[in-house]
Amino acid sequence: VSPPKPRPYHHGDLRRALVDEAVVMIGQEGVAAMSLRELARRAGVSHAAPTHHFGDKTGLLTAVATEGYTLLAGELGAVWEATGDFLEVGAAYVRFAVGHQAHFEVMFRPDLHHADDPDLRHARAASASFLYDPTSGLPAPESRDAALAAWSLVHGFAQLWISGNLPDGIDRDPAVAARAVARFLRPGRPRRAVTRRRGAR
Amino acid sequence: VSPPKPRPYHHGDLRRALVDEAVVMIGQEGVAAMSLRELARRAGVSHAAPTHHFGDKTGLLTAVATEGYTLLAGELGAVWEATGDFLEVGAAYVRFAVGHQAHFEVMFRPDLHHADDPDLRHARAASASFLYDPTSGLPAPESRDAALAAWSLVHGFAQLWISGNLPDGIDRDPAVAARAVARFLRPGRPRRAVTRRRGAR
DNA sequence: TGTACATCAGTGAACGCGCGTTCACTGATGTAC
DNA sequence: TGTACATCAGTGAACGCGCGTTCACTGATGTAC
Repeated sequence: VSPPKPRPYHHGDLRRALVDEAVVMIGQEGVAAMSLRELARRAGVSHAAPTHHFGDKTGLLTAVATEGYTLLAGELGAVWEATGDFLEVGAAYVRFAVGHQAHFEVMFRPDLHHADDPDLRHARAASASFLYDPTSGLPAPESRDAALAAWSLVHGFAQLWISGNLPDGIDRDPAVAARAVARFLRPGRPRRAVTRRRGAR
Repeated sequence: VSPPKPRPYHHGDLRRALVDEAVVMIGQEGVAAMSLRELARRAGVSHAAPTHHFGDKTGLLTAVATEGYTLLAGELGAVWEATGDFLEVGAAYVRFAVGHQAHFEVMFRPDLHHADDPDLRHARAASASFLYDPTSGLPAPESRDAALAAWSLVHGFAQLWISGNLPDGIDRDPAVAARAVARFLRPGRPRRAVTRRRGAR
């Protein structure tokens, strides 16, 4: 248990390390169980060090949410680019939620954020354009209600999955299960969504 | 601030009062902010009294969840009886979630329950029959995936509403907003769901 | 009608705990000249 | 190349707090006879 490396006084990139460790902690025990002191312990620094980087606990969680929104926008954008299939974007949303439970939990808990943080606002806006912004010139549904329906469905499915409220017998792969369920969305356009050629750029 | 009534030694129905007050507290501040001690303070009893009725904090929250599932099953059942319209059942789900935020929050957090509590299991099963149980001889969708799609949609919409993540410009009445969104569900049956006559018993 | 006694409901003191934040500090780094 | 100094990163002690749970207790209620 004795430290092999006599860690230097300066960490190098403590901010990065703290965010990563927070994500691990929250993923294991939920955000309610994450404390700055335990976080500092795991990172091997004094318990006052995190405050130095984030101001307070809310600041740390704001950083987690910001990273989450950035990652989500990246994933959804990549999938849309690669497949041009709106259903695949929905599946990617669920895959993200299940694969990044800590980010996902913190992202949708605005009570845990510094609401006015510019980085957060920017990252959230980038994600929002995939979820309901009708001006984004994006995926499928032409009406905002259709977009909200799609978002609600995948969001609800992800929440029910993560919280363990879905019944037994569902596909073990969340993306597969999500596709099976999202099939029951009626596209916002008359009959079926326009689909770009696979792999099209 | 002096107590007008010199409260008798026995409360009368402290268990009932504690559950009600817990629902108020959780509705105001979220479940994370509810403590047994503050709860006892509000109910005007000693801080050890709640333990007497619920064993521990988890026991209290289990009681809240149980009540929530019972209420939900009652509401959904009543709406189905009255309207025979599956869309209305979805709207009722969202109305319940928004109108009973404390119950709703606790219900879908199994980590806060005594999982083996018989009352809880019974109440949850009663609700579940409305949500995805294909053997319940109930509402609309004939396939389980269709039922899960509907549940996911209304559940997600309610979560996004409650957590304040929906964009501006949505109808102020959650049931109205929910109907507008749930329209985009394709029924599990070929074309449209069979609808019983209004008011039919 | 009265009395003994078991059971139930609520009390209040005490336990041990981990937390977020503040603060004066020290060690390390980098920049200006 | 060397030195002074500002800035940054992390320390460790201390603050005050509220919490859940345990425990021996007391007051009230109801039941058996």
